[in-house]
Amino acid sequence: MGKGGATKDAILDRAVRLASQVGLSGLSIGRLAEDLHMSKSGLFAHFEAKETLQVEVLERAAQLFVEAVVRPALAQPRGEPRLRALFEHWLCWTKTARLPGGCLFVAAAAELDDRRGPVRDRLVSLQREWLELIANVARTGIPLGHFRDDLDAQQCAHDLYSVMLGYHHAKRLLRDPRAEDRARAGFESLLAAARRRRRKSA
Amino acid sequence: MGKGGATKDAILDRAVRLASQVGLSGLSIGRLAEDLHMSKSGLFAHFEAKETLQVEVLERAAQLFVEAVVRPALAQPRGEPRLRALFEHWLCWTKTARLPGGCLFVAAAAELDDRRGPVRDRLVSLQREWLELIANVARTGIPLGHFRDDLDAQQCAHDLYSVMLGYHHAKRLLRDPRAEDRARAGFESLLAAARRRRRKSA
DNA sequence: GACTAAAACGAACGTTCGTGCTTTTATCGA
DNA sequence: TCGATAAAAGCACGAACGTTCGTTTTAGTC
Repeated sequence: MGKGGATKDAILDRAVRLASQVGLSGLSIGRLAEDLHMSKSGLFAHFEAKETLQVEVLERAAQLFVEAVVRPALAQPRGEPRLRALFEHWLCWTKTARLPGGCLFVAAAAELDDRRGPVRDRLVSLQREWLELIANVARTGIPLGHFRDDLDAQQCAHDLYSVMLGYHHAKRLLRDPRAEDRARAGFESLLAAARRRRRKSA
Repeated sequence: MGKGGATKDAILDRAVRLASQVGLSGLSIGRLAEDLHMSKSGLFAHFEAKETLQVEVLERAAQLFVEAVVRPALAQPRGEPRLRALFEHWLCWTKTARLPGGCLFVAAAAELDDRRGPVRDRLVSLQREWLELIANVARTGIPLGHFRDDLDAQQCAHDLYSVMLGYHHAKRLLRDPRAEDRARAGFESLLAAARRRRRKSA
């Protein structure tokens, strides 16, 4: 990697952190350049447009997420332990990845949810992949006897995501010191429901 | 209400809808004035600063929310029916209030979660009030025998909020046609857990 | 119809935004 | 060491931002 690549790397690194605080559209090239002691034009030359920068920021964030959450979880035994590891690492991934503004994806989801274009498209596909991964981990727990036979793995993934969204809201907006406990309680309820055989069907 | 009041009313009406799409900081006075066929300055004169406009938008949104969700729920019998009504009206409140960009509070929560100032402060207090109201409705169900004695009403409110955040994410970002079903399933699990006596304590 | 106060306007302020051009500086193989 | 090439800077652009100003239109009262 030449000097240009290294600079671009540094730019994206800073950009991810900045975007976690101010969002993808709040992310401004001028501010970013200032933070890095660069000129706007010198920084801009690494991207053909701001939209490209935004997409690459998402890409980089996904990379960090895989490293901080997915990889260590895959090192755990399949089924419940792996799902639990996913949850635990997910809980502290903004700490691991040093994102001062909380989860970038949550911020991006809120601001892109009714825009259109490549940035939104990329975010959606990333989120779908992530939900599918969770569902797969859950599904794997069924033949292992960790979870009941008729578990709806996609619903399970969705519910886990909901727990995390609630955690993020309580922690970052409300500054609730019990946020983590609340999330853990939610996760345990989820697990309990996933284990319990023959629940009432609607 | 004089003419000025009526105009301000129209401004806020439009502002709430616009903010639901572009967020509170994406809300621009120029754009808003254009939409209303007004001059920027004429519109601006109704507020002493943009921040004031933002706070008043929150205030108006809260008003709409009470009308669309809280009031009709309070018309239902206490306990579970009322909690259920809360949930059902919450599910479709963006439709009721004609917010084209989804829940304004969700958008605002994401963009204000690490800013500071009066806008954030107001949002936080509104959210706390809302969570407290949910918790109260849940708590009322205990002596009525709808819910178990040791139900943690605050956790219950938090969990319900999580379900709604998950719904919003699935519906608006992922455009998941099963979003509503997922939310309902989550809510029913919540109710089931709230009813069940003597769950394992951690 | 004249006087007043409220309401809306049009123009401009200084910034910041994203994005192009042109020029300078740094890097590296021959 | 030199020349080719890549990277960063400098400068400027048009547009949009929130905000302020002085003026004009409108509404209401005598």
